Amino acid sequence: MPRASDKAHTSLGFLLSQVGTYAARRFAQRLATIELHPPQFRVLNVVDAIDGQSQHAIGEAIGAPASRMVAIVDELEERGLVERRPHPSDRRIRALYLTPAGRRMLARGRKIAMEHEAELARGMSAADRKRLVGLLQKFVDEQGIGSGVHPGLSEPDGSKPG
Amino acid sequence: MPRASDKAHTSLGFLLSQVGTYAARRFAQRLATIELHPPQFRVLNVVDAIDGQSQHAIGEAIGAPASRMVAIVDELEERGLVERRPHPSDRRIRALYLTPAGRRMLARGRKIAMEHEAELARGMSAADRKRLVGLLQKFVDEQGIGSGVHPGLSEPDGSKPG
DNA sequence: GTAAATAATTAGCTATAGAAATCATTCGTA
DNA sequence: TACGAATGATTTCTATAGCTAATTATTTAC
Repeated sequence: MPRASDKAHTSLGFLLSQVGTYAARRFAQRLATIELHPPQFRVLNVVDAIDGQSQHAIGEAIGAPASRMVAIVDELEERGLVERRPHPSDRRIRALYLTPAGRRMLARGRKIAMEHEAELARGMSAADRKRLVGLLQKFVDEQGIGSGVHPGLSEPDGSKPG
Repeated sequence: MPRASDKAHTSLGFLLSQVGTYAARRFAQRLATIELHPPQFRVLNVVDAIDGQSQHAIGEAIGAPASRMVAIVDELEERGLVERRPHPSDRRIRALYLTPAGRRMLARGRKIAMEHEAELARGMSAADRKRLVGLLQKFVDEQGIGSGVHPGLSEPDGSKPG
């Protein structure tokens, strides 16, 4: 019973998709232990970085449409991790703030991210890790997957050529 | 309006997820020009490699559960790209074969995969490309994302730590 | 010859995403 | 200052994609 993945894939596209999907999935699994979805974790991070921002701004930062933000923030708020407060000068805006519980949850998430990071670097020399990061960063620059774009929201499909 | 992606991410996890998702998405976009979904393309490839196989076997090869296979093959068959034939000795099995049209479609898909590959390698020296592929392959080995596992089907979410 | 396993299929459920419509509010500008 | 355009949050609707479980037919094991 042959598998597509049995071929020695020298294909960059295949490897990147395969490895990237794996990394994303592992991280989501890990985050699930504290009942956090990756988008929720991202929201906590962004709110922590600058609080008092509108949902819209945060959605832009993490690449989620405003309509998605509602449900994400709803749950975070229900769990007492963030607060929606009225914006002092613009009554349309729901400014988001971390609660103390939110800050604690974020800290736990970051610990998990570090563990994840360690797992991914497992068996890799520091030099190789650095090389890999460098190459990936160059790739990001070259392909223009930088700030303005948010390429990592959902795959249309876990596609791996070849 | 700061973006999560504005930080200089030295995080391997973030980079891998980001880049992998980008690669997968781009490839899906390209394939869409010939109205093929990545799983369909994978099926064509596997059927081409060994024809007469059961849907189940092919599903294993590409990491799709049997129930998913039905719809995938349904469409390929409706479009005249593959044929379901009775297996000579096992009447439970629907053996799959490429039609001439299927072979032509596969060729077009492979051309697209090559273009995709070229795009990803754009601006990268041959040496860097080789280095990157080598590092990713080592990663795959080390993390055990090889044959038996099929990690790249669907992300629970496009997760990117940090 | 009966029970367990296997192949294909169907049905039901969940999660995600995105588009569009709605409502309130603010901003630009004449 | 009034009016139209733009913006923020929300709701609703649609589509997709995947999984699990149940179903049916057939084969294999004992």
